[in-house]
Amino acid sequence: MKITEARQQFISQWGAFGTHWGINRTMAQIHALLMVSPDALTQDEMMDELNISRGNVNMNIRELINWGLVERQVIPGERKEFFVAEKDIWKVIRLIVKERKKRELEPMLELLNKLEEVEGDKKDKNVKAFLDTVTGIKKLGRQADKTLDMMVKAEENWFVSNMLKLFK
Amino acid sequence: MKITEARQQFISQWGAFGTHWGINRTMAQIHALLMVSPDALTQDEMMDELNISRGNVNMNIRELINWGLVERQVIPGERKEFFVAEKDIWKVIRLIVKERKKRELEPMLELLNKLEEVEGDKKDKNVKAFLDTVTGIKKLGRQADKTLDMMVKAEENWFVSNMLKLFK
DNA sequence: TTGAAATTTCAAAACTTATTGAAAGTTTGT
DNA sequence: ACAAACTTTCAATAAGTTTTGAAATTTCAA
Repeated sequence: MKITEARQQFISQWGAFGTHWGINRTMAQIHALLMVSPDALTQDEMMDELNISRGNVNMNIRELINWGLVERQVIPGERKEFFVAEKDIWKVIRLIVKERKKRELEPMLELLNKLEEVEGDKKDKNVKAFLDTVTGIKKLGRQADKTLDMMVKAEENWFVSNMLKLFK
Repeated sequence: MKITEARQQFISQWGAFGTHWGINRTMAQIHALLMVSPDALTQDEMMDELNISRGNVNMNIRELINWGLVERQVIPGERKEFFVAEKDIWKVIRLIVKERKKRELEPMLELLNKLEEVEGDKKDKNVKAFLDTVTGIKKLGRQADKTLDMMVKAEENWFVSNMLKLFK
């Protein structure tokens, strides 16, 4: 397989992958393109390579910057802005985990705390089933929260090596 | 807060949560409803509680059964079918991980293997950047694959207790 | 300052995904 | 064998999401 075809396949598959994980296709494709590009790219280059509009590139680049996955780079003497992606895949994962934890896990845990204070007789089987479920999810959620915090703070090798020790 | 309101909030939030994880809102809501219901429910009861059509309930129930998250229950003397959800949250997570691993991680790893065999001079910086990225993701992906396999096979307490030991 | 180059915005259009509901199919009791 | 009860299917439609592209805004070298 030629490099150009391989790059295209990679970008396309990373895009599809993203859609399964709540990241929009274009955002994931831009990220993929930047990951396999040795040099920083401009918005125009991305428009060209991915066949998407200027507005689309701009909005998704901004979102990638919010997530910490892409950085703006100013090259002296150049009017245009250049962009580079974080290429260390472990850092990428940590950034994504951090962001999604904040957006999804934390609000869920807050709600579960409120819901645990539901009024009503614990002998009522509806109340009991409800509390059992909520409590179970809360326990798991808190565990996940702690675990992910550790992961986010950990250095790559520490995490990998612990995982290897535990699971080999 | 009254139990009915608490249930509603839980169902609605679990639905929203699902959409961030590639599971459709209704499927997640049906699952939530079944998790907090002490008894098995019929399709008609779900239509009522969630205000959705018969077809919608039916399709999503079928999908939940495919994932192993819900079971059909036949009650002697009853013409209708009843449904119950898996309520052990760790089993739920394991079933979801198993399914998504198969649907997403495994195809990705297959592609990466193919892409690693790209032709071209490794001195070419494009080829080099490409291979570095692909190899990095493959390593991470293989690690995740192993880890998730272990998790899927593990008994609840084994996994929880190991996690606790490692991360407390 | 000025104005050409570049970036950003956002309403409308295109596309994708989910839902409905009525018709077709299946099951079960008599 | 029939028909009532129940389940399944799927084409049409609705809802939701992403993308476009042109206009507005910003930037910066001269």
